[in-house]
Amino acid sequence: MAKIIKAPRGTQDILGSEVYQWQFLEKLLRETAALYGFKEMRTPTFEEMALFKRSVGDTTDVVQKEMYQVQAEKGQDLYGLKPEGTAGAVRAAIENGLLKEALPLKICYITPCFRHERPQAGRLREFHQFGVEMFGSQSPSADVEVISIAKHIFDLLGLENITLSINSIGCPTCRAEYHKALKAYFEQYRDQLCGTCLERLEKNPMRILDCKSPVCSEIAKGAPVVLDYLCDECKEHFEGVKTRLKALEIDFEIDPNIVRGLDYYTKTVFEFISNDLGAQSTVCGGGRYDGLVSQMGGDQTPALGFGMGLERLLLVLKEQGIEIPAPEPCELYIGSMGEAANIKACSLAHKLRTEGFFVECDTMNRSVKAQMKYANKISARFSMILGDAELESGKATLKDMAGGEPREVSFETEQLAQVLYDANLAKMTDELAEQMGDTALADLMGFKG
RNA sequence: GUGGAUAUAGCGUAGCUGGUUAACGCGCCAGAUUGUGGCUCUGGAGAGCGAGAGUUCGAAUCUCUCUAUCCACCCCA
Repeated sequence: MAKIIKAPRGTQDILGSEVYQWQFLEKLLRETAALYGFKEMRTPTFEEMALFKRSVGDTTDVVQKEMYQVQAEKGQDLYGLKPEGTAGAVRAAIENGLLKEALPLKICYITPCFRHERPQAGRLREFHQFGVEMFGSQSPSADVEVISIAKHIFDLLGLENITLSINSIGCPTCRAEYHKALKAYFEQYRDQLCGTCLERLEKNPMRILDCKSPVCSEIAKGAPVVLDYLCDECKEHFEGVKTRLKALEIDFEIDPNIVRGLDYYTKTVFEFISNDLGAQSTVCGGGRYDGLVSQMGGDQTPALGFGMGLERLLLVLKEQGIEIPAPEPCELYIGSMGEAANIKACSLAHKLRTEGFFVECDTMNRSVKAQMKYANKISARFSMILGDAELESGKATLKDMAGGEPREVSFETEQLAQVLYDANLAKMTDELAEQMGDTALADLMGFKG
């Protein structure tokens, strides 16, 4: 036996037993975004490294130590597998002239992302992000529109205990002031800070606020707060965001310690956090990046967006016991005995499938008993066995696997199709009744009649 | 990159202080009167115990190395 090759570390096979959850989620995501006018965009899985260096940031951990780099041919520029979705989206928007059209431009995407990190609960090397990006508006109403999409999605899924934290990290001018103040503050504790924080002190003092080490976080408590250093414009913008969030009745808390690790963020930054997730508790994170488009070579265009981790979302759903409806099982299993009957069964199945029914027939050459067992295992709604007798009479016994009365049917396609159709109708009515309650359904029927 | 835990059939587990053909549940296959599932019963296939080395008369059980997985740091969705 040849050695079995395993999936790369930190990657996952999404199998039949769970793909339907992904499909359900992806559909809900796209449809919800569409309600807000966000159109899906698909961009390449890999881009030039330079793109990520310029957008995400040359000094960020993500670019510096977590990227998968690929070299197609010797001497060519390096490519990188996308570690997040914004960079590619911004590039595509500029390259295709989308920002010259009527603004705002609203786009969304579902994409795999790659980061070479140590895998952990809620953290994979290949993971999937749903993201939205909105270009052209500097109004706080854009911030709130984007935030409300995420909130809307959580509500639709029935998730609880997802808290929204927001902060403003200001524009480049007020942030410069803040950096100065922060640096001055932390300088006093130079000898107590951890090694990484000492580096941060030079490169990006804001990151010290995020440090989990007990000493640093204790020191950070007394540090100056960004919000006190915002310029008038940024302050006003932040106020605008807050009042609008309140108007939409979206609960939030202000967390001055939210510092996104991607360089492009400005002004509003936010996170949706779930405590059902373990250490990686952010389900959705995003913010404004007013400088990014011009930095990437486009016209100065304010913009913002968020990324949402799909596997984390699925984890929270699971943790909260929220079940995604499983797909409908097979409607009819057509068993057969003997060559002639098998051929008939196959052609019958084929015809019914072209009519849109989910039908299965025997392809394993098994005994009738085994075929019935199989029909039961796949939760087929009806089953029917074809043999010489049936071929001769043109009739077969249609068995209701759930225990209803078996009945004799001609296996002409139309008749079978009619039976399956009726069964579906009956089932839908039942489900509707269950959903609405008997009285409501009675009312509806009464109203119709 | 750092730390801790774990690693036994397809899946989930048992295997006490080392001792004959590694056990159980689920799943899979086949039977319980001939062409019909679900419940029950019976039988069967399937791992040589993550990989490699060592200690020992003898190791899934002890030691070492490696690898992988999980969790945490870090980072972030």
